[in-house]
Amino acid sequence: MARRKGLTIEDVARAAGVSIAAVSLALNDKGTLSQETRARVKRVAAELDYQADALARGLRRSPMGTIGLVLRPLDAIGSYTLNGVDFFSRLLAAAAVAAMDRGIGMMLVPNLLRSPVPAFAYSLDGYVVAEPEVDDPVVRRLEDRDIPYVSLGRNVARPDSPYWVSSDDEGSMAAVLDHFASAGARDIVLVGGTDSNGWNQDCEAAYRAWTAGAGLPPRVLRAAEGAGIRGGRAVAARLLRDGVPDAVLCATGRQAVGVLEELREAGVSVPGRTLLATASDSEHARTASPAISAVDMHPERLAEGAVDMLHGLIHGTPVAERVRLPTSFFVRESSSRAG
Amino acid sequence: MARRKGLTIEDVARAAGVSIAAVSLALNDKGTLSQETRARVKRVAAELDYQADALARGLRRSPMGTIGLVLRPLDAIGSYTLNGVDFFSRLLAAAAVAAMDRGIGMMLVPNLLRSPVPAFAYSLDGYVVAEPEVDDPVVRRLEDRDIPYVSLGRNVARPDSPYWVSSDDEGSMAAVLDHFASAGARDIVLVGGTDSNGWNQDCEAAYRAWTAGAGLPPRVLRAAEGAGIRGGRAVAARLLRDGVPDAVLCATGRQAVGVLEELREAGVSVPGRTLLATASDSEHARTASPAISAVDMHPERLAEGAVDMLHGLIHGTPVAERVRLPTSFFVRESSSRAG
DNA sequence: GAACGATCATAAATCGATTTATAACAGTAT
DNA sequence: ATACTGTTATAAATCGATTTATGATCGTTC
Repeated sequence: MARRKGLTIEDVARAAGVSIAAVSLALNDKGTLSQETRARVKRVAAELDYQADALARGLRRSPMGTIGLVLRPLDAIGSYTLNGVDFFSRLLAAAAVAAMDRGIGMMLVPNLLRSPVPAFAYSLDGYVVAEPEVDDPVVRRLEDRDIPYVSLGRNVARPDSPYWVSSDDEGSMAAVLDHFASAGARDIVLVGGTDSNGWNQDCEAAYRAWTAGAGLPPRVLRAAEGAGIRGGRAVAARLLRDGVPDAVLCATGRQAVGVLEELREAGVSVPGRTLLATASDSEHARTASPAISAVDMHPERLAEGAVDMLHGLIHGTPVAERVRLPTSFFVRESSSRAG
Repeated sequence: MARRKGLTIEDVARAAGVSIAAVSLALNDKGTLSQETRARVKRVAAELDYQADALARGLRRSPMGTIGLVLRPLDAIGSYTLNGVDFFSRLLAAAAVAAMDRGIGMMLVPNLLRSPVPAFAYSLDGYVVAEPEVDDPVVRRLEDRDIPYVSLGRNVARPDSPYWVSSDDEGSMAAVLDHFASAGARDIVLVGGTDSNGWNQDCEAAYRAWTAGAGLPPRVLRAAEGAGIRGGRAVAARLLRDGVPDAVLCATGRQAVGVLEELREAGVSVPGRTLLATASDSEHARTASPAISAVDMHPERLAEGAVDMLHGLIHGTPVAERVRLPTSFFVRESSSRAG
């Protein structure tokens, strides 16, 4: 690596005719310098366009002005190529933007347990951990290193921690299920994921509560997150054997697409015989034919909420706790009896 | 900030019964240590799960394993809230993922000239600069600091620099214009942006070349990128006065939506009287009614190409130069005469 | 004029690594 | 015993900042 030019504190000190200590104290408004010296140093520094080296500065444990983002579900899948998976790419972009708007940087960091970890990982000011799992080792690692973090999605790794921002999964599920019910569906299947995160847990709990309340029998099937469309097809194949339901609510858009394909190939009409929807909107869902009804969790708002909370935690200012943000349910052709 | 626990090189040295120098040399496979010592130190370090502090290390000018991303068009607009603007959020997410897949971090960095710049900005290993402008001061700043960078979109700030990755704008324009022509359009308007970047330049040049080749008169209007839908409406208002064209090709999806709205309100049928398309696909374009035909520039591929090129530049390995990547044109209702 | 307080600036230690120059040692030749 | 090689480990300088302890200067006061 070529060495960078980099103006150092020494250059400023020389130009201002003071010691490097004076420069540091002046620029950070500390110590007991005279107003005059302080002003002069600041002026000189500004003229030279001096900027303190972030690394040397961080070495003394000043905040780095940068946070990390860990996407646990993608760590689990082992692939970060997000083709057609809207939620995480929207979340990622939104988090970067939210961080930037607050004057801090944001880095996507892969599985903190895989080695080698990216060099920076443990020098960041804090983390947003998306959908941690029960006993999540990444959460443990962050706690070991005393790195502040907030969870995006309920923090099932630390049920007592109040520092999380989540979509209102109960509301989402109720919206979809009410919609199904009002179209006359009685046998409604939930297709969930297998990761032990808050989203899966809360969606299933909400589903069970709703079915119990409606006096309908719950039927839950699961497909691994990583299986994608294939997972949806496998689940649908089982449904074809066990009994075709009136409606299917899939956790992910890709599962929904798989279910759609498998059912249609077997001659089951969607939405004619079976209604279909997904709890997380995606390009897949929107461009499927028929387009699949979906819940938009508004990852942009979630990202902003999480970044705000983390920012507060890092700076020791009071923050909102256990935040649940509303979602939107978009009815599309796959669940419209009229269509 | 509470001080972090952090195992230091000293802890490892003590545990292995050697000096800190020996530890450093062993772990970096440098110097003249015996195989035995080297192995022992490595074993101890692994046992303790030691990881060298990225900052202390960077202080000595080792690569940081992190690159930056600057989105110049958004710097220009002054807002990073990317509502409905697909291209940059997809680019952002894809770049983060591409970087991560190569074991490096990626940070979104705002305008390097605005102060204060994020602390890290000048410590990063390199930059991807999206759509630099003519005489772009950010490019100059990076060069001043000897920070390697590649341009995403032709580097009009440094016409001789071969280090850029761009969409094939000539191909995109030809695809759309041929499509318009085959539907019988003769009076085809181009609506471009006002930023002086490679995309605007190349799109307009391709348009002019194509119209010249086809023996048709060029008609170019412009709307500022920041004006969004409103800018599109303003342009369309002018078209209504000056003469309604057979087809309109807008640079951005938002401009296209604005044109669509204004024309329809004036009673001009789209696609009946006037065909419409945009050179950059977006959610806006897909969900408009009628859906607007659009070019997908595949920001994911562009991001990967740029990250690869930058990675090569940083490590001094040979890289491809002046890369043009193909695009896809999706015909939708807004330009389908049959529909 | 000596002693004392205020006020202001600086020297020097420190953060945790990398890297160079040097030292310690064993083995061989003289 | 001395000198000379290699081989291997370490001491110490360095990166660019922050921060504490110290010191210098000046004006008051007795």
